Amino acid sequence: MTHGGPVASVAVSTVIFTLLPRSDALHLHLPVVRRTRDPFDGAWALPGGWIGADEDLADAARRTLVETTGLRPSYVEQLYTFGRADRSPTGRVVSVIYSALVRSPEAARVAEVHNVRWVPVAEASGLAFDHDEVVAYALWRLRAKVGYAQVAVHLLGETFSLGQLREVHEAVLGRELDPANFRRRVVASGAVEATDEHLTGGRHRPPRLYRAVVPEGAAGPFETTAGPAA
Amino acid sequence: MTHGGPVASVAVSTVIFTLLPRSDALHLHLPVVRRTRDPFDGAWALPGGWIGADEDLADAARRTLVETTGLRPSYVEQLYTFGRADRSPTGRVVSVIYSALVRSPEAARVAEVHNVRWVPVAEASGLAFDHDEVVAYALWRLRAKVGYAQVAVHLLGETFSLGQLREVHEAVLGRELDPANFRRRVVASGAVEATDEHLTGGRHRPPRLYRAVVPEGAAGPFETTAGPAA
DNA sequence: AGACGTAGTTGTCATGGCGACCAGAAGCGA
DNA sequence: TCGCTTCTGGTCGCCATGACAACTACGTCT
Repeated sequence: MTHGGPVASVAVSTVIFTLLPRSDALHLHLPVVRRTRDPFDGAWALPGGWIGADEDLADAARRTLVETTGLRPSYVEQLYTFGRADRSPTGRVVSVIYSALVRSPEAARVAEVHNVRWVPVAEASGLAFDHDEVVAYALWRLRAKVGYAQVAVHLLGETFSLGQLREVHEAVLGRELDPANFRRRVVASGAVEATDEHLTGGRHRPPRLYRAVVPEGAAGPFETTAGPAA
Repeated sequence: MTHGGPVASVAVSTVIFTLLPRSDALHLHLPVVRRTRDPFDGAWALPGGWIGADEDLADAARRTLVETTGLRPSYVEQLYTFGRADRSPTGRVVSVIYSALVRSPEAARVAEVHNVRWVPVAEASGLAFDHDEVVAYALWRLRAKVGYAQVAVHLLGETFSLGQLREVHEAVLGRELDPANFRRRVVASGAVEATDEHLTGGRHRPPRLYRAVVPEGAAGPFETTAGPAA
């Protein structure tokens, strides 16, 4: 009946999305890490690691992210927990998967780190463990969430034009959006507020800059949003 | 860096919803179990237990559910994983929470079990650990999900009238729905298909019986739906 | 048997969100 | 100055949804 006692190792892994320019437009990318030991030695996998003895799960996700890739995400959210008994040949492992977003400038830092590679989401396959499925699920959920929650702002800076925000949505959804309709939808939702600033230096009419509105009483009580990198 | 090794006990707990008549209409209830040891000895808590060494997480949820309440759910879905380091005074515990639905006839079996009590969701408070929050989150998610997925059918039998299905939705959402509009929405969604049968024996016009349509390519790849109780 | 009450079912209409598309505004570069 | 591009606001039509009226079909009551 009652089992009790430590029976499993608990690990966290994170699917991190960011936007990187590719050919003409921005595309969603995620970092993968080359494994340096069994199982799946040499294969690419999601960054992650074991939880510390006195460490919260989300903290462990952030820490392992920094250790393996150097990235500090602007948004972290729990995705799913995997616990199939046969997941790993080296003993019982329960993996808590997190989903995260990083801003593009932060993403550039990874270039210096060895054994880490950015891959476009469309080409992310052949990963270790069941990470292919995990990525597919995280992507599905991000696309769904972008429709009703303002998660996209975590891929941008403090202020942004609605054109930039639209670019982000287009990259996440993988299709183009009508600028006029997008503007109406976003403004009406109250998720952004206009500033008095305009973005100058562009080649055409300078767009007004907007700022994200704090969500207030959000949906799920357990979403964790990290502050910007210190 | 690498910690490794078993550092945590992994438990599962389940929020189970069912419909029970209360005063005039159906109301959402959930079972709580009286704890018989520390921590929180004597307090009411969600049913759960430790995972087995070779047991999948969802299987552990079903097993502990049977052991503590005798219930076999018709629908099981992973909800969230809690892992705050200070959750339990007796050592590091990571709790994977599941959400489940049971049909009303099955729910009646619990009456025979000691130390288990049905409480209306509106009165579920003062539970052990952080279970109050867990229940609130599960309820929020069930209400959200009933809007876009046909989870409500898992609270009914093989066939049902649209009036019965509407009652379920009303009980979950806590408000009345227009019968005509509800019918159109559900039929148009393709989530149910009409049978040739009609429900006789009622006091009024016999309603047509419907059957739930299998969801086919569902949303999340990791939703687990249990078969009906054997 | 016939009237009546109630839930099931169909129909109508107004509203609002959203996509397609048009048009003016505003800056830069040639 | 002209032309190009993007920003920004406007119009139109479609469709989903909610409010509500009306009809149907059965059990029940007299």
